[in-house]
Amino acid sequence: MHDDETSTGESPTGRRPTIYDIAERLELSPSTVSRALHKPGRINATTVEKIRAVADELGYRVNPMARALPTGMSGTFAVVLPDITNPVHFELIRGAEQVARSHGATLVVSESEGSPALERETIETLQQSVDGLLVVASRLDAAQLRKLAAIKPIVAANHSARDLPSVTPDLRGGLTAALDHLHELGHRSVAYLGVTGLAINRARWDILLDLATEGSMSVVEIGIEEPTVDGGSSALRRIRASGVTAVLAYNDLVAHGVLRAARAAGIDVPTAFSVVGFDDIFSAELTVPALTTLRSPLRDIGTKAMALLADPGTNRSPSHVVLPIELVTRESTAPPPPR
Amino acid sequence: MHDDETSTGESPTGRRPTIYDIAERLELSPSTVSRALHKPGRINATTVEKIRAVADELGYRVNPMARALPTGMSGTFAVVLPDITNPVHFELIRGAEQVARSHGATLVVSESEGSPALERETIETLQQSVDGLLVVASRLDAAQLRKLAAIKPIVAANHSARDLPSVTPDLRGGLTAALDHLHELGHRSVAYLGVTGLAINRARWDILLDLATEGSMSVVEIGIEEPTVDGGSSALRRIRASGVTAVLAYNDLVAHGVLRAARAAGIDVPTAFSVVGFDDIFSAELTVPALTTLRSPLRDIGTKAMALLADPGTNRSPSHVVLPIELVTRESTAPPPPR
DNA sequence: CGGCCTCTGGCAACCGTCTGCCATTCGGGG
DNA sequence: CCCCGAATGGCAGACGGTTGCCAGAGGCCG
Repeated sequence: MHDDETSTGESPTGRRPTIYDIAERLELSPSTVSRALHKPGRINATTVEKIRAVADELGYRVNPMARALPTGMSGTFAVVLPDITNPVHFELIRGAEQVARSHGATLVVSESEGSPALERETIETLQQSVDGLLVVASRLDAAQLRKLAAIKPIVAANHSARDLPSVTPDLRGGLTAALDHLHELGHRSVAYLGVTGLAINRARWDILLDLATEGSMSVVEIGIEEPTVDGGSSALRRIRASGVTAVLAYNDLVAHGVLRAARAAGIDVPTAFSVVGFDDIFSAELTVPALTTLRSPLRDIGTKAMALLADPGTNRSPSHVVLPIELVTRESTAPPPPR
Repeated sequence: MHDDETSTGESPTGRRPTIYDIAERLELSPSTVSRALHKPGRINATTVEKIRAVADELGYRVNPMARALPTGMSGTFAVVLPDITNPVHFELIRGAEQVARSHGATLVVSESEGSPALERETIETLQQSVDGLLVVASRLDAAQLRKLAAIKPIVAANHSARDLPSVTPDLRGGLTAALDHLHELGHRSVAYLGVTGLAINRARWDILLDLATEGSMSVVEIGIEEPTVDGGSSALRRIRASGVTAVLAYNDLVAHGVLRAARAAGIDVPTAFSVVGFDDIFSAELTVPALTTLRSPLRDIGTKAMALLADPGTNRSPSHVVLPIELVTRESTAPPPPR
């Protein structure tokens, strides 16, 4: 059994080396080591060189906890979202993670399970150990978020909050594109499948109401309980009863549900009615028919939001970044049946 | 503008209260406050009561960083995985997150992008601020992991590692069920769509080789680059050329890719050949045909693995938990074409 | 009534790093 | 040759909690 030491040799003990170990070895003071490692220019170049060498040899890593105490900076950011497994959030998290990493920071992910109380509790706890929070699709109202943001910076992602910096998709633009697309195909009445009681949902519905009164498209809302596949399936009867020729779903999961229920009932989409999804999750192109959907720039939302959080932010006033939504036309939309 | 203070009133300043603030208010020493909050029984009950009250009033939260310094316990666990956006990992993360939360701990999620070097770097950095690591589908070899585990506990999830506690699905059982299912349908030759150069992949292939020599099923491997939809699509030509009547995909994404490519080429599945996926991600039942797949107990893997990490672990020897895999039969498998 | 144990609470050191301020050295300009 | 400033390094206190040890107050027992 030979000595399989790696390049960054580590101490035999389980204890990680500290700046004291380095200082002792070089007969320097810990403060010098600290500065050598993090204050470029402050310490003589050759000394820095030696310190670096020993640090490498010992496999030294700064202890983020110990550093966080005096500086108040932990090098950690948190993402708080209602549902981790929602595919919508995948890309957002990944975008955020990559930006965080590029800033040398780590990412904490926490789920609030859609409960406002738990969300608040989570945020308050996390604030102690984090430099900033990314709050996705918050269930908290603007006033509460604003108060929480007094402690540590908060950026709202995928939902707008008046006094907070936010990164949101251009709902109005997206919905306009969807409605235009349907109108061109010949549709004149659309049902919106919304999740009752969600703030984001209200925003969308308001925009749709706006657009409907402006244009020549009639719009009705069909409320569902949960933004899930099953939620979508449950709406089929009401869709058929409403007499609309097209459906705009709260998200792709819901649209999937509609597709599934229709298929089970022997109803052909898009012959009988058209379906437009929302988000363009990866499975949208895999269904039959492939889903026409509004592609939310989720990855970019994560990226921009984290950038807002991690960068000092030159301007003081909360910035509201709005990212474009793109209509992806696939097979689930077609002209309405003749009547 | 009225004073909209919440129940847990917070200090007007942005600074969070400390045990010193509580102590001062009650003319006690900080140590008493510390003990009152975390050492049940140590401090007089009525005193504890008063301290609790003030703590609530001030909205006190313990600072995990400060606590971590003397104790070495941060109340944080990390999950390190190659690809955050892989849907396979999300249920696992969620399971882990829930267990962590139930232990009052937070979860850090970090992506290694499939690079062994980056994975190692990530683990070493994280070890400074974490009580333990959950390493998912590691690209590191057993020896390296063992060494890293000397610093902070590591549990291997979804892949086995000799000297480390691990939680893995029962590959052999699952693959046997899949092969039996295909055999019953009449298939005698199967292609395995594996990702070349992945340790987990080797394990599966070895088992398949075993099973093939035992039974009356011939097996060939078709290598793909990436475990993605596109990776699966790219294999269609080779599948056709190989003459097999059934395909076992590395995961559901790959299976989706095969389905998509077949559909694009006008080839009907399962008439022309059968497809079996792996993992049962949520979209597996949404495709046409709906995917027959081996359901990995991902949620449970996350749960058990985190439990192993968070609980003291009564027994010293590394425990290896093996969870059953279930075959979910849908529409993508059928008898082979007559010949 | 004295000794001892239990119950409570305080003191102070420590965890690892950062940083304001001071001390020393050295070089250059006047 | 003196003065001053730049360069470099050290001292010590601070960050917020934890904990070993000690001390005073009672209560109990013999």
